[in-house]
Amino acid sequence: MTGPAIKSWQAVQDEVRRRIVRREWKPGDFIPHEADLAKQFGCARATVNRALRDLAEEGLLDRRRRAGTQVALNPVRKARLDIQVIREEIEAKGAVFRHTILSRQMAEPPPDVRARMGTAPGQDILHLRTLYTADGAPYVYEDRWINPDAVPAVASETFAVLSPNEWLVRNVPFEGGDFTFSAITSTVAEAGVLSCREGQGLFCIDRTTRTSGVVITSVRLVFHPGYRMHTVV
Amino acid sequence: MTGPAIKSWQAVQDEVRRRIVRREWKPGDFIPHEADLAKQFGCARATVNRALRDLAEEGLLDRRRRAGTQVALNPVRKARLDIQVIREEIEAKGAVFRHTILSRQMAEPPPDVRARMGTAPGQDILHLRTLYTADGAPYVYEDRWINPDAVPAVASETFAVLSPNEWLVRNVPFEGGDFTFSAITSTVAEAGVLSCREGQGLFCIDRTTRTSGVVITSVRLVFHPGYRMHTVV
DNA sequence: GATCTGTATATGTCTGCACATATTAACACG
DNA sequence: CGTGTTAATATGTGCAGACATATACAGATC
Repeated sequence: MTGPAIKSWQAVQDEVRRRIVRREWKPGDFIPHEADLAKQFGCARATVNRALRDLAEEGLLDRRRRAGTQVALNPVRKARLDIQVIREEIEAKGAVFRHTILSRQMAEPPPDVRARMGTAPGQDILHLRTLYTADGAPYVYEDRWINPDAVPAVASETFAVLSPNEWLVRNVPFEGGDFTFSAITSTVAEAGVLSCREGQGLFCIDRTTRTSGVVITSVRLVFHPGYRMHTVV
Repeated sequence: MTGPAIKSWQAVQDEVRRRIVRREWKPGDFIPHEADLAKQFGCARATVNRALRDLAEEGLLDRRRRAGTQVALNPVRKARLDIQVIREEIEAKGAVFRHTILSRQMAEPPPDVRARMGTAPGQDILHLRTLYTADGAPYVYEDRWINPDAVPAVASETFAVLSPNEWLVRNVPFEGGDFTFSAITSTVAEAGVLSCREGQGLFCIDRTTRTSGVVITSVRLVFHPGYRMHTVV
């Protein structure tokens, strides 16, 4: 330990990050082990551990028991997307949010949705088509399928007050799911709903939500032309 | 503490998550404080802290000093995207990766890029257009601008061995940046490079990378039709 | 040489304690 | 009554020590 003691885990993290960025520790290098660093920095091993653990989670370090800690060769940047309720996203931009239920019926989902949701052929589930607007302009078109077995309460819900999106978040316990982001070429129907040209490229999120293995809902969000999803690393 | 002791932070986290999902603790409710939970679970407070801290980071809990911990009303799902080097993404699919430099020249970037990179009007910087292929099929088209002031070594680099993407990751220390995901409607040029129809919707990532405030590179990736970016929460 | 096994080692986690810090609630005071 | 001060409290962080666990490496065995 030459300089002043680096005692907080944040300070340790900053210092380690600095050494990596300055190439004092190069990609692939093994860095000193925790006990060493703790002595260098004049802090406890737990503090070093906290700092390095976070950096490993970030993808900047690779850690293996017994082997040690090395600077990642190809740091996979882990971009964090905050997926919030659509209403909040729109209102955060200072626009007026509104949602309109375009259709609501029981139907058999198409094969791809059936596969994702694991429903039987011929089984009808709830199908909702909703348009969300910002200051009256179409913002996103939602095509959603809901498993009524997992959410019996949907049967008597009109989604007049809360949008399907927000109603589900509030009323259904959910644990996880998966997201797929893609671009689609708009069909006539989508162009009509979002009032844009047919054949326009549109940003699209497919999302399936589960709780303890049971699929609750599967939804496709098709955004208005020019929509951008942004994140800072 | 009624049942068996819950001593690992994972177990504590699972149990808390279970209580939230089962609505034993409802959105907005304050949950018992750390010391209480530690006594209930028969473990140390630090263990409970670790578990709850992670859940808060995930967006499932809101924590404030003195006030306590409450279940989040609108849990913002934090999807984590792993952005890896394109070569690895392609090879992970079992395909053969190849990259081709389409063009390489010094030029003045268009206004939007100039704004992102903060270069002066009239100032020329390095412009690279690269095609990445998987098993010979166009995978992604990269339109990249590099700031030679921040990366002097690019002047003598042909990118024959390592692609611009990978070369930069390996050779330039970088700290952060921002990502924008969107859908574009392909122009004739893009359609030609990616050998798809004009007017097709294409998935697009704009990415700007910085180190200590200085912009290193700004890049647009335009993916082949049908490309999907996937993540599990 | 190939394979199995044991051991040393670095990270992973837990504990009990202490103090720091933010924030609320109660209280005193003009 | 409003305002500023103070105390109480829940989370945030740090420390030293201990044990758990994965695993690279060496040495034993076939």
